[in-house]
Amino acid sequence: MQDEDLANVMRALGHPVRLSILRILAEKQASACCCTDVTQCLPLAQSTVSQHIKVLLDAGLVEREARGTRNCYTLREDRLRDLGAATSGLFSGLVSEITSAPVRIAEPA
Amino acid sequence: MQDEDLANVMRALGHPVRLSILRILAEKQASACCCTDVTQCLPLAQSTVSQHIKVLLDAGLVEREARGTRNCYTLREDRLRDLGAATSGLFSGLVSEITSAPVRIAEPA
DNA sequence: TTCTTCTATCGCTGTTCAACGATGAACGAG
DNA sequence: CTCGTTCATCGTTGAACAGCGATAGAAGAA
Repeated sequence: MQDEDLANVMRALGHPVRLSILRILAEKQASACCCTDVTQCLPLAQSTVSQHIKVLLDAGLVEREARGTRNCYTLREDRLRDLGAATSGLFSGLVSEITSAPVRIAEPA
Repeated sequence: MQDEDLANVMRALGHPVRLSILRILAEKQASACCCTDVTQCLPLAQSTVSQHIKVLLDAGLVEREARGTRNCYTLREDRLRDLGAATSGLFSGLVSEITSAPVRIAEPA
């Protein structure tokens, strides 16, 4: 993942409401969560929530599936894994260059 | 790490120039990197670079050490580790709630 | 058909960000 | 002391963001 993309995703995650939305989607993953469902969990207007979801969509963290009159949103598990790998790679890369030691990857709790 | 703090740090990382600065600091860690050193690696004005460094300082990702007439910046290794743990916890938390049953992960405070 | 629900998008406002040049403070060298 | 260097900060500009209400389109219900 390039720095440019990584920065984009980080920025998408750089808002507490969007982190909340991700958690809400994760919780309700079974029950096909739509925009109004998310809105009811948050003290924000529907249009605002829709905007935040769009940011997550554009960042590729969330997927939309039209289901009748409503849109169901789901987390993109593959992208979350990629992102986890990219960030841990970033951090361990930075840290390993500090200690000037050969690359340490695994870190048991 | 709270969502609020996590979002703050993410936002600090949500700019490609700031990712570059972190990498530059990691590279030159041995040779006590100051603001002009960083500026020379980037196509930006000194004031702009200083601003970006300030963002990283405020996010706690970087440390300042006055050394005569210049300021040396170093990565905060402890915070990077914390952040790595927090993000991997976030992602694995989201993913695990998708794939499996409600495994509630307590926050390590 | 008409009505209702859901939702993305538009328009707007106020705030924050990104980038720059200029400036002044701090400090070492001379 | 005076000069040069370093750097944070100020002031400004234009762009992007965050939030809201209003609205229109799509689709199911009546």
